[in-house]
Amino acid sequence: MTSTEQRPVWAEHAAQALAEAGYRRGGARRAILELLDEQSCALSAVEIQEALSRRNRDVSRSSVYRVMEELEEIGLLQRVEIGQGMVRYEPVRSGPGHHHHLVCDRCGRLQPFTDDGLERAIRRLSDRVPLHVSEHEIVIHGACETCAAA
Amino acid sequence: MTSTEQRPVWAEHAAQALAEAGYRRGGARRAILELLDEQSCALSAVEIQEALSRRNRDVSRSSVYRVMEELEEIGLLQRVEIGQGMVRYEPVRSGPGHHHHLVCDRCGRLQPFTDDGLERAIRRLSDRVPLHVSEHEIVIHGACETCAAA
DNA sequence: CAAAAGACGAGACACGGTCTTATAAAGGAT
DNA sequence: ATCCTTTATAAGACCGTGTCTCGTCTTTTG
Repeated sequence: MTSTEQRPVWAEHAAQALAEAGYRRGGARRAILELLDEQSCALSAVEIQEALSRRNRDVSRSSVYRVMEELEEIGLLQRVEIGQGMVRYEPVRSGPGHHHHLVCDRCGRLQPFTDDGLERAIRRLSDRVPLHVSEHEIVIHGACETCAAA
Repeated sequence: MTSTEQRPVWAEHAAQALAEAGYRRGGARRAILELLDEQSCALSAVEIQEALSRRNRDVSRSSVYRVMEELEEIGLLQRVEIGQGMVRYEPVRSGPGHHHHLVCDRCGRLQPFTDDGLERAIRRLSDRVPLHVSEHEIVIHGACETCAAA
C-alpha cells in the first residue's frame, strides 16, 4: 500500500510552503531539500551532512538541525526514532501519509509499512487507555531479508 | 491486566539469579538492585546514580551501566526507550510479562499496558512483512490524565 | 590466609545534538 | 541599483549520555 509517487515535486512544494511560512531562501536549506527529495529512504542528520559534503555542497551541522526543525514544524518532514537514540528524517510526501517503520538492527535499513489491523488496534486502545494519545510511531525491530540470509 | 505484585522479592530473586549466572556479589550491584526494587516506576541511568548518591551510597557511572547490562542480559530488567534518546530501565517482576508503554510527553510518566488486539495485529504483521522480526516494544505518546486536566 | 578472578571507581573518550556568535546573503524601500 | 534591516549560514564551543580503559579493592576459592 505504498502511496502515490510524486518524487520530484516535493522539494518544490516544500520550498513554497517554507516561503509561505515566512522563511527566506538560502543555499543550505535548498541543498538539503533537494537531497531529501532524491533519497527515498530516511536519513540521519549526519548522513545528510556527509552526503552533501560528498557533492561539494558543504553544510554546517547547525544548518542541518535548523532546517530539520523548520521542516518538521511545517509538517513536511517526519522524525523517526529508530532506537539507541538514533533519529532519522524523511519527507512527508502526500497529505497525511501515516505509516510506521521496520528497522533492520544489523544494517540499519529502514522500510515503511502500513497496516489497517494495527491502526484499528491502536485506535481501540486509545479510547480505553488513561492517556490522551497525541501520536504514535511504531518501530518494529528485526533483521531484513538480506541480513537474515547472510 | 496488571500482573501479580511481589515487590519486595524481586531484589532477592535478582540477586539469586545473578549468583546462579556466575556473578559475584558486590556493593554497587546490591545497592542498585535494592533501589530498583523499591521504585515502581522505571528509572534512567542518571536517575539511579542520583538517587543512590542522595542516600550516601555513591556508585560510579560505569557500575550503573554495567549492572544494567548484566540485568538485562539475564532478563531481569527491561530497557524502555521513551524517545529523544532517553532510556529508562524497569524490573521485570513476573515471568515473561510482555507489555508496552504509554509515555506522558509532559511529565515523563511511564505506564505499562497490554493489549491482545495489538499483539494479534503485530503477530499477523510479522508474518507478512519482509523482516525477520526479533522484538517489538511499542511506545505510545500523549498526555496523561493529570497533565491533560491541567 | 594467600592467590586469582571478578567488581568497582575515576576519569578519559566518543558521539549526537544544542547554543553562540560573527559573517554573508536576501528582501524591501528608496 | 543600492542601502538597510532582517534572516540564514558556518564554525566551533559546549553539553549530556553512554562507552572504554585501567588501576585498585573485594570476593571467592584453595
